[in-house]
Amino acid sequence: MEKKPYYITTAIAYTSGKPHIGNTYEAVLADSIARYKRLEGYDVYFQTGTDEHGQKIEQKAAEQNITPKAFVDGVAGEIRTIWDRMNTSYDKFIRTTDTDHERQVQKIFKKLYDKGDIYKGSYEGLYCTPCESFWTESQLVDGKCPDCGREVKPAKEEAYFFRMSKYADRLIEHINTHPEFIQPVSRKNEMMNNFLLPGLQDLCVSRTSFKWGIPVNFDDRHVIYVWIDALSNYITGIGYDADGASAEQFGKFWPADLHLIGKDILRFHTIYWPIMLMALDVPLPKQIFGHPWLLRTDESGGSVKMSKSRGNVLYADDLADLFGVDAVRYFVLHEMPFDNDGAVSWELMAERINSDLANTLGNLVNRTISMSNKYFGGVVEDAGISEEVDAGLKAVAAGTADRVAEKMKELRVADAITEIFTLFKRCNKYIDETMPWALAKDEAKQGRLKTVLYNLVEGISIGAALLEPFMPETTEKILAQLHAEKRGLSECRSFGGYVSGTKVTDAPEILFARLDMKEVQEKAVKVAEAQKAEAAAEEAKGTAASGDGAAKAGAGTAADGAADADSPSVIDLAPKPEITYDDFAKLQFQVGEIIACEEVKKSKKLLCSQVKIGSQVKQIVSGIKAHYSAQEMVGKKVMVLVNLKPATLAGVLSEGMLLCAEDENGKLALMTPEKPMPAGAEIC
RNA sequence: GGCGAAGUAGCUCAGCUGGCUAGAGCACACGGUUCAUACCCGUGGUGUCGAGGGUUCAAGUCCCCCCUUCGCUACCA
Repeated sequence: MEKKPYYITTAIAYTSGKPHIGNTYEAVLADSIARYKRLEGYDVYFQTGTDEHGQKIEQKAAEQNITPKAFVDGVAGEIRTIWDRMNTSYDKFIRTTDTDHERQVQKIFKKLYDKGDIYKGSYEGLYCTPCESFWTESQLVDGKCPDCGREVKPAKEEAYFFRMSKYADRLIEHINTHPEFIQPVSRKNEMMNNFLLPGLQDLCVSRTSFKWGIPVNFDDRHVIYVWIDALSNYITGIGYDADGASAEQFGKFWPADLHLIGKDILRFHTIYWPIMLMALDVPLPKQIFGHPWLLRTDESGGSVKMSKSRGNVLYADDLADLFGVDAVRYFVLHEMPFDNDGAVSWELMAERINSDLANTLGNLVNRTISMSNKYFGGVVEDAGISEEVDAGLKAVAAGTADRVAEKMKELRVADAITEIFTLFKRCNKYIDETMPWALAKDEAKQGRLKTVLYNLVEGISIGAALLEPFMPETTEKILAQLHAEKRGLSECRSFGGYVSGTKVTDAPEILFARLDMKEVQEKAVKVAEAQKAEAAAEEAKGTAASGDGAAKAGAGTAADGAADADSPSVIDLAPKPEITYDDFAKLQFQVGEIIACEEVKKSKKLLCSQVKIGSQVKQIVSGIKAHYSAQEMVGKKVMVLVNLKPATLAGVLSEGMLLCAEDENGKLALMTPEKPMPAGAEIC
């Protein structure tokens, strides 16, 4: 019988830096599903890879004085090394710099262009620079950017756009009729309510502001922006051809069964990607699962994102060095909730490893083998002397495979693992119920003792076999120690598959050593210090990252989280068009003194200040609540853009703008005169 | 502000269409056991099921309102 195909993908990791354990989690999770599906008899194709274009990478490479290609070769290699170390069994590691991918992306772009779904933007005067967005006349609100309310300007940068709205209704219909399409379901509402139902805007799909990307082959001033480039990997990787000459493999594996991605990029995968496919007349993937994030616990027990400057980034290889690869896999797979963010720390890991892996599992295998050796020279045979107590163990052992299958059907990997460990616990209990050491003292009970040990070895064998998708090395180690044969899922559904009379190893190896919490903590401190030092060194060296919004939004791939770690000492912005002195002279800047300030109740970010400028007082609303309290604002002398057209924000009138500097993390600092100045002094 | 999710044992969470004394894992305490990696087995919670109302013979489970947290989104003049 022909095996049924199963195609699973991860997001491709952005090659701006080394991925942390949260990013690695995605690859491991996908791997466990892929391995399980193989066990179920599917012909699995598991694809992962790297997203390697974009301005951010262009800049990073420039800082290191190497070509972008050399830069991404390095990082992609590093990522692949980590994936390999974690034993991810991918069938293909695609890179967006692969020539066949690049060629197909160009073809796809051209095809969409020829079809009229991509068009060259010609919206003169309607570009909002801060939002990096183009708008149609009808989209404007009071003639201003509907996003931010600012003036829109003539666009110097032409760009290509994707007609999203054309397919919106079809997509809404599809989502409504395929409840399994977006997982978890709570995310479906977010996509519907925030994007689809209010109406989709056309998407900008090319850039001229940087060069490191796939050129538009009929207009080489443009490079193809991340969406079409990165998302296409799912089809180019299995041989899609835009001209209809797709490889056989594509016909076999597409549509994908599962796109496994981080919850942060769900929007791109559940809206833009399906629409792209519709435009290409390609079927949609069956399911998209936006998994939660693995966060870091902080000192107070709360959860925070990882960042190098905090010294709290956890890397898979550091963790694997201390705990071992399977322990790390176990932790991320077992501890991550299905739809909530999970937390990880050195201590939490050590706790789980001690209680689950060392105590429950490791010790079970060890004590069982020891007894076999002690009582029967290592030979395990079923003497056929059963008692009633055996039924409990057998029922759990033979039923575990089905329970695991049930959980895996819903991608509840953590619960599936729990089922397997329930079996191991049952084995431990069985030892207490039967008390082999007591049987050993009774000459007449030798047969019974043999059967008891056989049952134990068989129970462990079944558990070990089922554990393979999650902890492949451990499965191998256990089976090797028991000299048990590999078995398929169906052979896990009946009790008694272990070959009677087999001799187990006489030198049981410790599977997972118990960890000393103090040592773990010391190691954690060391790693944190090394990281902080490294972060400081990089800052001193002036290793800058880009503050470019394009890279931020664009990538949205797994490695993104690592990006906010860097603290550049300089920031480069995309240059705006040159202006004349007359343009400048239109702006009136003055020193303003804040004489009163209060929070705007109905908003999260806004403060409303009364600003004294000369003899008049203006009311100005600013989005700086996260950076300044209302009290500390009072008394400050700040730089004010005075002649800005008044606007209403959150229902409050604002008659100007307080100027701030902003770093790449969005941190704000008010501009204040360096020497005392009277309120109203002109800034020119 | 809009949409959504969640608030259950010290911690992490299960509890579907309402129904017997509200559960699991971890941690902790005590008891048992000794084959084993000071391990395993057993026992132990008076938890106001966020607050307050309501429907019902019966509510953690349905309705209303409030509080808190979180996610997405808008507001960053």
